[in-house]
Amino acid sequence: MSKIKAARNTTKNAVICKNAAGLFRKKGFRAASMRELAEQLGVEAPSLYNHIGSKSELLQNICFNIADDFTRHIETVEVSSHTAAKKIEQLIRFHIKLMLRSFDEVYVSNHEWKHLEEPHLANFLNQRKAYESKMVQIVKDGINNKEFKKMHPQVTVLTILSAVRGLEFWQKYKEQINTKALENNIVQHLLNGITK
Amino acid sequence: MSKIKAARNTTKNAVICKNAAGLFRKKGFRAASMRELAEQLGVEAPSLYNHIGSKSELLQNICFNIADDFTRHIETVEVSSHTAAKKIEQLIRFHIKLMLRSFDEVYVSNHEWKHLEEPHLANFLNQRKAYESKMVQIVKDGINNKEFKKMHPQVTVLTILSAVRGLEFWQKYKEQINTKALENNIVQHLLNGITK
DNA sequence: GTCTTTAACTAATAAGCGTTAGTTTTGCAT
DNA sequence: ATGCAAAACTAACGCTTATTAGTTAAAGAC
Repeated sequence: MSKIKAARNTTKNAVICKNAAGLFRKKGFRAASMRELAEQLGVEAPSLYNHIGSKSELLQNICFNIADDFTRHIETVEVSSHTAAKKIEQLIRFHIKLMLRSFDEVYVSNHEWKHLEEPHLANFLNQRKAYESKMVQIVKDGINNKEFKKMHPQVTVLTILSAVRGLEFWQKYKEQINTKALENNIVQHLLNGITK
Repeated sequence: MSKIKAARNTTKNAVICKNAAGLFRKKGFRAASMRELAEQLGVEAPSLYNHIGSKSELLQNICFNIADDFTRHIETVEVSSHTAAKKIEQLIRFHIKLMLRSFDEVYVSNHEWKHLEEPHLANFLNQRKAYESKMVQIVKDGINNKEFKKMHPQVTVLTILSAVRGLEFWQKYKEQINTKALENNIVQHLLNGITK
């Protein structure tokens, strides 16, 4: 019937991925059907297979695109010459920025990676683990510097990541609150707390 | 063949629920099958229906048991005469305690509520919203008291909830770190920050 | 030991899933 | 206009799903 529309410099695969991210976020990967995805695009389900390999592959693309973004970012941060606090701040801000820019994709990457198939599942978890290790190292440096209080670095890192990964709520504040103010509030909170 | 074993003072329905929580956590609600659940219990799938109403009902029981626990807790906290900081501290500690005590159930309640059917979905979200509103009120009081810094109360509450709801990681630290130390680290972090 | 209830079983249903095969339509290049 | 490639279509397959019906086995009461 109709055709999948792709803007210039955008493959149709990318258009399908983008829509899949939205559907996977709303319904969850397993509950989202290819027929429903096709309907969103004004097409019959089998037509999708002219442009993609499989449903699993869509999830892989979404998860690894996001994971790679985070990996690239922390690799530039860790070699920079900022203080530990500034580094952590940059990581937090990047999480919020990416979540605001690519909400569906980041959400799916954070919540639906469980449905990746091997060996991609193992790769994804390794990539996440590497990210967390780098972040733990930054926190350890901060403690040694006396920038940070004495604390359990692993728990601290997971607390921060847990906080910024659960961002789904904040989507609705996008227009209500200035984005920069949102970011500042969270950074301030996770670095300096809320008590006076 | 064999029978579902229920200890005294435990219904078989409760045994199935407990096992369902574990399975739903590991696989996700949609990916978890009744056949697999039955197998865990050493029984054929249709036998489960002598004790439960439906798969959806299992999810409802899990989600609302947990939601009710949180609702009851915040209702005792909000009328107590503690400082705002102490109240928030108690809420955070309760989240961690419940997560450590009923990991599967809390995890499922936090991650799989999306698959509740109406009208339960709406009820669940209303209950969560009520919880968040009460917590926002506590933070607002704390700001007015000058206990807390000036900040956006809603964003602050969602940051805290996001942090404590993502607790899945910490399960593995159960034996590695003292539970009280884990709690203290997180409370300290979310109230007072990490910088010196 | 018989009766009754509880809870297991087997067999089957209807629906939905991802995906493939084979065919037709569309749209661009010549 | 003609031909070719891209991408749509319809039909169908094989599988899994939650759940129901009907029946048999087990367990407790008297």
